Order: sequence, then structure tokens, then C-alpha cells
Amino acid sequence: MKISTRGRYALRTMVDLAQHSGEGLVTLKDVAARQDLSQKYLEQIVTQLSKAGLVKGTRGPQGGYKLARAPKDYTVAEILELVEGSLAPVECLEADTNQCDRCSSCATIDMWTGLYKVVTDYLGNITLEDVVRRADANAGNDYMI
Amino acid sequence: MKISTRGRYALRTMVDLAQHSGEGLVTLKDVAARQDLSQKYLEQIVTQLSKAGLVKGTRGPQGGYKLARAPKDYTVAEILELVEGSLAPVECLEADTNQCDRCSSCATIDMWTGLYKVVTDYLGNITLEDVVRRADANAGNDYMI
DNA sequence: CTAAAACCTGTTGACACACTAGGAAATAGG
DNA sequence: CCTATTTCCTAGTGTGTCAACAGGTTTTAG
Repeated sequence: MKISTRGRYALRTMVDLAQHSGEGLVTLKDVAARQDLSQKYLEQIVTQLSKAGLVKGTRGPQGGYKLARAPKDYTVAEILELVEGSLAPVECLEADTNQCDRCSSCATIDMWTGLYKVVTDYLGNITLEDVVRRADANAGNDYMI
Repeated sequence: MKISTRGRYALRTMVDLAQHSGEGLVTLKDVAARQDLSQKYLEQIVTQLSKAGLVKGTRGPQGGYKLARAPKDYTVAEILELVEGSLAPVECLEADTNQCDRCSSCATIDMWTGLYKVVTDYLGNITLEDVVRRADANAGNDYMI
């Protein structure tokens, strides 16, 4: 029941891009340094974000990435769902996949469906802007007693 | 973000024990046959349930397992939490574990905390009895057109 | 005494995760 | 045009966990 590093890194990168959107394009080198992540590993994850159209990449010197939309127009759910594959707690619930043959008499399928809904409802109502706002608020904690 | 087979099997076993509680002790051989699971693998999982006091085992011929309490006195959350280790979406939130040193300025910790709460609230309010009731209702589906 | 069951310990194969490695293609600045 | 910088692409690798198997020991009803 864990979110993988892949999902967490993607989210942190998106937050980082939002926070530094005023400074033009952001390089992965900078993101990796600020977030203390492997740049090479980040490349793979961000490429996925780029192919899906969540971020826009520009090659060459002075190149880098930027968000494709405003932070308020991303939900955490869509970011995680993209890189994690699916937020479904069991495979039976995945859209494309075949459901198992015991679904018709399954004792637990309704419970999993409910859990899936609870998770997607929650994460689908948190925007990237919400996370950034909270990040800015928490940044002050370092100076609190 | 998946529940492992370990958690799902544990739950199915608990449901099976509840459903056959009227027939005295239930052997793992029967559970494995009914649920189509590896008996040896089940043994490991059920031993864990037994050590934690969720089920009561009796050795020897005519032996087997039974629930330690009434089905309504188990929540799905406690069963899954036991065998899965934790339902926390990130390690930082686990009770015993050390939280990471960036928690004080973490952008996403509040979001993960909220997700954890949503999940445990949902699963903590579903009892084993609820699942069994639903299972009995769904069992009729095989005969529906 | 025997067989059936829970209990215990170790091993294994497969697979995904979290990276590492080494480039190729594009492009701004000189 | 040349070079450095950056994204983009493909492949490999070590580690660990999951899921299951294997082979017992202990308990106990009949």
C-alpha cells in the first residue's frame, strides 16, 4: 500500500517546477540538486510526464522544463496515476485489465471499489497549487522555535 | 499503491472462517481448497493472524482455526495493517519508523497524512461482518441472469 | 500407535524497483 | 561552423520483496 519513489519524485518535481516557474525554464540538474535526487533517474520520470503533456521540455542550452498548465489545473491524482500506473488497490479494478472470474461472487470487490473511490476522491480534489501553497507555508518551519 | 496477495488472502481467510464458524474448527486444507490458494503459503499468513490473536488455532486431528471474536468486532483495517505491515502511503508516516529529516519543510507530508487518514477511516469502519454480509449477497449473483 | 492437523525454519524463482551507463539529437551562444 | 548544454532514448544491473515451495517438528483425537 505504498506510493513508490517514482510517484513521490514526480510530485516533488512538479512542485519544484511550479515554485520556480517565474525564472523561465528549469533544468533537471537544478531540480535534482534542490530535491537531492538522481538526475538520471529523474530524466526517466520527467520524460514520462513530458510525453503525457504534463510538462513541456525544451532542448539545448538555456533549455529545461516548465509546466504545461497552471498549477491549479493539475490534480495530485492525475500525476500519481500517470507514473504509478494506477491507484487501484487491486488489479481487478483497473480499467484496461481483465477482471478476475470470481468477481461475480467476490466478497471483497465492493470494499476495494469503495477504497479506490475514497482515494481518488481525496487525491482528485487536491491540486498542485494546494501542495505548493502548503509547501510555502511549511518552508517557514525551519525558522520556528 | 497495491494491496499484496498476503493482505487479500488474509482477508479471504477471515471471511471464510466467519462463514464456516457454525461447523466447528476450520482446517487450512479446506480454506485453501475453497479459496483456491496454496495451503503452505496460507499457513504462513494464518500463523501471523494466530500469533496476533486474531484467530485461534488447535492442533491435532479435528483441529483447525476459528475466529477469536465475533465478525463484527474485526475491522478490515486491523486485519490488513497486521499482515501488510502498515497502510501508510509513505514510510515517513509509520509509527515506529524514523521520519525523514526534511519533514519540517516537506511540501507533501500533509497530503500523505490526509491520504492515510482517509484510508484508515474508510477501512476502519468496515467490519468483517460487513464483508461477510456482502459476500452472502453477492453469492446469489451466480444464479442471476 | 497412527494419522491429522497446526506450527516452525529455510530456500527459491521471478519480478519490480531504483537506479546507473552511455550515448543521440537538438539548439543557444560564440 | 563549433562547442557546450540540455533534453531525449535505450539498455543494463544490483537489490530486495513477494509468493510460493519444501521438509520437517509438535500436538492430539481416535
